[in-house]
Amino acid sequence: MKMVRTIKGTHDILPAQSGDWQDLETQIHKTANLHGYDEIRTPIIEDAALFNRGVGEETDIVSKEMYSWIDKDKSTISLRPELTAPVVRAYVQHNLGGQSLLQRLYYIGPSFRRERPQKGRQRQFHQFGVEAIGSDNPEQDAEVISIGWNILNNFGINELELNISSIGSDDCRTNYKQELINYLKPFIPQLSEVSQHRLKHNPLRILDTKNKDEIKIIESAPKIENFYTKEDETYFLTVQQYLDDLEIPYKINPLLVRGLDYYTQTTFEISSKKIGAQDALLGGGRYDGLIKSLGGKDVPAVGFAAGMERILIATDSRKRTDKQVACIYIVCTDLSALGPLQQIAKNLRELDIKVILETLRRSMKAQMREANKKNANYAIIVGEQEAIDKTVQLKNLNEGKQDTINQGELIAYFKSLTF
RNA sequence: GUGGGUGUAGCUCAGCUGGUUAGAGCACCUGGUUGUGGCCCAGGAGGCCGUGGGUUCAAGUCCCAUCACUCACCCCA
Repeated sequence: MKMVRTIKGTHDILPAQSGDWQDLETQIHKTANLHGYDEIRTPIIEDAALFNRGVGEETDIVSKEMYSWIDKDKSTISLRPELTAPVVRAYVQHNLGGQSLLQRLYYIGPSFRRERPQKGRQRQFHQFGVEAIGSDNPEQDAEVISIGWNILNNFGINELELNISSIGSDDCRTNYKQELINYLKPFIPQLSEVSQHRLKHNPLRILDTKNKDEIKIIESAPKIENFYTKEDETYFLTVQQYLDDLEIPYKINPLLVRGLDYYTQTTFEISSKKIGAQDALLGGGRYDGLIKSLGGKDVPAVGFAAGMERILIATDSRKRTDKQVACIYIVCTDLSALGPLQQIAKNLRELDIKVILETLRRSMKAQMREANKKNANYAIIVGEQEAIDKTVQLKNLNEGKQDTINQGELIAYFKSLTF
């Protein structure tokens, strides 16, 4: 019989790793809450139209990476490739804007994209992110950026680099796009096939090219900052001012172009040099037009998404602060004592003490080895004699000392004890 | 979609120019005398050497195919 295994690009998170995940999740919940953000959870499957309209048909994500299928009722369903569109959908659907002018939301969960897997890239991967929906002021951008920065920083990732840019207002971008196209037209024969296609559909993306010849051409292309309106410029400078106030270091990178259609004004990305080619840990920006385009009111918003697998890769060498929980292993070689020991185990657990009770009926030596392997602080040992006497041998496994205690006195003993 | 690398025990790997019953470390199990862990010692279990075909007296080792994993490109978290 052939073994069934995880499908390409998906991974099990095994017990040896799940503690790291829990730590990261704890850090996310904590930092987001400290900034006044509340969690939102949305379905993993959505109407495909949400992403076609929200993320954009021309993006790689939707045009070639999205898992979609036609359901039994002929509707087209997609596994979500990202969470901003779903969160906005929920905001619009439940009219969250009606409850308060500003919604500060965060999320954690899996996303799906059908790509060739490599280091830091999977077909099922986990993202967390925040979305601040309602404010069009630069302090909101700075707040969102700082949450991302703080989570990564608090989690102990070194060599973080924050790049920021602004792609300006709609007017600015329209003018700039036209100028860029005019500039690039004479170079069309020298452009790659992909870039030629982009020239028609999404010329800004050409700025992000990795092709050496194209990089040279781009170097003397018109710069977007020359097309900012007065307001765009002030806005971007104010975001920078607040980042300075928050003591968050950043680099201005005008070539930072994000591959999703919905961004406006501020865009940003945090990366780490430590993790291979896929070095973006977190990316986001302002998306003032998205809510309206998904059927809501004309509400401004800003947010980011971060890749949890990549963060964990970047923290590989991190020292986990092992919060050793109190643990007792119950060693029993006399079945007649098992009933009373069940009772004792239950009572100890009610004191928030981790209790593991042998269920393999192994030899005493094997059970003691197991207790050691589980890092138990104490072993409660009951053999033939103790079963008769209604006592236990209580062994402190750190010190190696052992005492006889009446079964009836055990709970009181542990109540008075601090681990 | 395109290109490179790698497939030997649960894990990390060794196996020279093809030559007997395929090895190590870690992990696992059992012991080291009366019912007690860690350290140490002894023993044990565990591999159709990714799969299929070919060359050969002989293939883990050479050739071909195939699959899987992995890294990178594109793009993204």
